[in-house]
Amino acid sequence: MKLEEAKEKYIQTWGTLATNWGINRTMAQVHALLLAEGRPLSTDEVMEVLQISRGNANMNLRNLLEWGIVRKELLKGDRKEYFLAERDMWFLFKQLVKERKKREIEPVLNSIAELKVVDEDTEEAKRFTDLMKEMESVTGKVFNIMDLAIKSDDHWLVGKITNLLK
Amino acid sequence: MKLEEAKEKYIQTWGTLATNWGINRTMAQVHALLLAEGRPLSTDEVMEVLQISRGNANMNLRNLLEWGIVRKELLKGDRKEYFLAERDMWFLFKQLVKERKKREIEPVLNSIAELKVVDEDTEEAKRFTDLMKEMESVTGKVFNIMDLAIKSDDHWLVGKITNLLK
DNA sequence: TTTTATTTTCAATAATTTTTGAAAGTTTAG
DNA sequence: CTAAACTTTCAAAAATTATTGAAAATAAAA
Repeated sequence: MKLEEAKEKYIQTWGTLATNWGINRTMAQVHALLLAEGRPLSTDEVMEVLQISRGNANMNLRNLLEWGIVRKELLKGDRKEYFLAERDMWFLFKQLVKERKKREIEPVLNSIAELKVVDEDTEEAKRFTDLMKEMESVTGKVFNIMDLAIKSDDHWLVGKITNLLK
Repeated sequence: MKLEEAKEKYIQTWGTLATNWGINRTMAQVHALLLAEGRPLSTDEVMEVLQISRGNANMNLRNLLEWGIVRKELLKGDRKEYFLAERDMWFLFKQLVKERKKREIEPVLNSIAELKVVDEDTEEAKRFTDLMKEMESVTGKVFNIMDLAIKSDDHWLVGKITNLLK
């Protein structure tokens, strides 16, 4: 396969996969484009290549910055902002874990904390409370593991676990 | 908080959280309802409590069966199908990991496999291929860990990792 | 078999999410 | 300061996804 073909396919595929992932298609395409190009692109270039509006490009670039997987680059002698995707895959992995922990795990822990305090002394109430407690325990462990994965240097944790596999 | 209030809050909260999760709101609510009740419910009961249509209830119950986190229960002397949520939180966790691996990780590995074969001998092509290879390696490791988590008995893996935390 | 109960399908509709594009806002240069 | 370059916002429109409800299909009972 030729490089240009592969890049294009990568951008398209990523956009499609992103939907199974709960991520917006265009955001994934912008990220894939920046990653495939490997050089800082301006909003105009992103708009041009992906054929999207300025508002859309701006919005998704902001979002990628928020996810911490794209950074702003200022080229001297140019007033435009340029954007560059973080190319270190371990870094990318850690950022994704970090964001998903924040968006998917933390809110669950917060809401369970409220729900486990049922003050009724019936068999059914006890079963419900126990369920919430078990859920909290499992979620808490997942939280800790994600936290460790994020905070440990490089891919230490994954290395450790990979060793368990042998 | 009273039990009925907690149940209702749980169902609502779960539905809301599910959207950050890439899961349909009603599906999460149906699951929460079955889990909170802890007894087999018929399609009609689900429709009644959540105020949703028959088609919707049917569709989401099918989906939960596919995810393997709800099972069908047949009550003797009754032609209706009843549905019961799996109450073991470790089992639930493993099923969720299993499905997300299938939906989010496997397709990524498949598409990278196609993309890493760029037959062009330029600096840029090499950078792209290297990127794909690194991506494949990271994703592959994540795949293996998820696989181990799914296949290991009970919460062996999580226990092991939790020990690393101490 | 026919009847009745139950489940599934699916086209139409509704709700939600994403995208557009132009106007407003901001920053830098002169 | 003013003008030009650039970025952000946001209401309206488009696209996508979820829901309804009634008809079709299926399964069990009579």
